Amino acid sequence: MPNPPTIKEIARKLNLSASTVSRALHNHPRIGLKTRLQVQALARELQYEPNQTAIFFQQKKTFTLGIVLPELSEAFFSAAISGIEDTANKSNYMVLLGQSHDDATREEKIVGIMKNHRVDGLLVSLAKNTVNYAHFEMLRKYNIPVVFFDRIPDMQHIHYVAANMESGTVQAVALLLQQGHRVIGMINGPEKLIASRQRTTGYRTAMQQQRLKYDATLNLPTDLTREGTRQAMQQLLSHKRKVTAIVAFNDYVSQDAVQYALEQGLQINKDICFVSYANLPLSSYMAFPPMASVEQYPYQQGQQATAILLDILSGKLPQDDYQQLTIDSRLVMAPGR
Amino acid sequence: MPNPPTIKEIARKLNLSASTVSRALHNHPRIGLKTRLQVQALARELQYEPNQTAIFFQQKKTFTLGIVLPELSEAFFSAAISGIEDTANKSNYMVLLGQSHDDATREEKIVGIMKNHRVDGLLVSLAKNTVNYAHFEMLRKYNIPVVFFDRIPDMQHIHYVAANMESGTVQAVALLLQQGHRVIGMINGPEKLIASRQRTTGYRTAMQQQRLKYDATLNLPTDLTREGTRQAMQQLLSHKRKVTAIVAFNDYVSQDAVQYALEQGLQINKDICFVSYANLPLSSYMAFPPMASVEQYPYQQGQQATAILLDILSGKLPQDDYQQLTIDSRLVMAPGR
DNA sequence: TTGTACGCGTTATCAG
DNA sequence: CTGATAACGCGTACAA
Repeated sequence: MPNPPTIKEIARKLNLSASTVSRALHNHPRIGLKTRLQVQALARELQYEPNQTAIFFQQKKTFTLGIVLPELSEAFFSAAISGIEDTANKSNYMVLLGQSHDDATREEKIVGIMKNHRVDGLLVSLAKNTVNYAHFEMLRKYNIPVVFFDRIPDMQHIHYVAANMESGTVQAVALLLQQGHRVIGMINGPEKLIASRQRTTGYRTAMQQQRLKYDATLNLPTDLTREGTRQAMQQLLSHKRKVTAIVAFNDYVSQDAVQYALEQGLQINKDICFVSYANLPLSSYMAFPPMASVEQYPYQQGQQATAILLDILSGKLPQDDYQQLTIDSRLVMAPGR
Repeated sequence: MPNPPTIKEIARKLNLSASTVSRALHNHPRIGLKTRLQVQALARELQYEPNQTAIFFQQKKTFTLGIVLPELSEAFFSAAISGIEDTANKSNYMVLLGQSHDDATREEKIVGIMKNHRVDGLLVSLAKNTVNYAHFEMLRKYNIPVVFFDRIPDMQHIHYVAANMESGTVQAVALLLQQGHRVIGMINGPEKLIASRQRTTGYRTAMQQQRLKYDATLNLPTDLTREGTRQAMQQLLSHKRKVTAIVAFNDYVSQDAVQYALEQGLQINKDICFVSYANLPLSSYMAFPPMASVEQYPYQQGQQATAILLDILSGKLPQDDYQQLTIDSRLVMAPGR
């Protein structure tokens, strides 16, 4: 009998019924003190552990959350998952992982498998090229709640947590203005992304706050490829007004932009300054870290998204009371070198 | 009936027995063609999906692997987990995640929970301060196989995959010698770590291959803290022989060492060269990337460890045929800037 | 070719 | 206070 002991086994050895044992182990009030102690003693002796798979099955609940995200090797997501895990663990939930590697097909498959594994809920950050949301709609039928975070779909009735890029952008541009920059370029993302539009809004707002005119030709949408960045840089550097500072869409874009500037013989932080949005750990090992960076609080996003999901699962929050939570991004200065 | 359809339901609607339906769905050979098609048609129509939790329970198998590792925000581990996931997914296994955050207590708890969740097997990379292995020994009783990777325990009868630091170290030192360096410092780790001893052996070997004398005073063990690194640097820079190159234990150590050198007014790659072992993505955004880096193949380690575990689970490999696999590390040149 | 019966481990309901 | 029984969904040995 290398098989783990069961409740039945204990019952048999004690000439009790399985139900009594079960109750005794749960400290059910109306169980005789001595039977209870007896049972618990034997349980300890046999090193009894309840068979979770049986419980999951019986309770139709697995205490497992499915996490679907693009890439753990992106620092943003590995931070986010820690927030998720920590929050989930506190409520005795475990975490089932699936990386989409930014592939919509793979994402779809993962969601399907997780549904079959009967995860209690899902936390999702979309793959870049996900355009079809059928696999998420489908989950409603199975009563599996989903909370999206960071990369959220363009849908109405969903729960989500995401960073609001506007606040950080306002602060970023304001900082540059305060430092005397007047012609500020922005390498932005695709216009269909909310995050791009928020950056634009932030940019305008900061300018207006200083009663300065917003110049749309300085705010360039790109496809976020390296080539796109280089073209944008070329355009900005040959702008009729002399651009002295640049807000880059993210750290990867920033790196490419910096490199282009260097190739053009510009001196970073002298001829031209960069501000970016944090993806990479903004630490001492970056060659030319942006002078400041807009923090998006991945750990907190993970935490909050999980908290919402857990509230739904515990019934504290009705499924259809859609939580749409926005975390204000914030400008953080680079530590001096 | 928002409840998902079951095999019984299909049976009832078709006036069949549940077992027939079950068999039909599995394409059991001796089921009438037309019943089979009938069943499969209705199953599709009802969007039947087998209840995995029931299957898990019944088969005593969850098709889930538990992953216990210190920190996903370390690039090494996020790469490793991709190897794990990809390999696991190919065999229809899912991945249950637990980060120990380098805390032995937490590691222990995670292992316990995963055992209760009846994971089929475990992939583990130890927390730094794990000294007690009882929670792993315990798993034998439950017949849950464990494969360790990278940070492996000092135990006899275990499966593991780990990088061998010797090969890469030989190559690193050989490179430096070839470039004319004669006095090479090594900032090593605690002597009780296998990985430190392998570095020492590699260093000696490379020297001997060139018929050069190995000078132990150039190979300094440290505790891998920043302060430890700085002390080692101080010692090396004031060595009676002039140190012109340094092999650092890892990228974090390397960063600290470089910083110290800069503070001393040295020029990197001119007065002094660095070679390191890859933790950080060796890309263009490092300020002073080592000129070369010893690659430890995290993705492959994850792959191989998972492959071994799956072989054990499928019975291809006997539990007690202990696989102890070593992946040779290899020197990789830094891309030109 | 199909049906019956059973078991997996646990909890809940109902009875005593 | 405790026991018997059913139920969760599925697969499978045994019957027919």
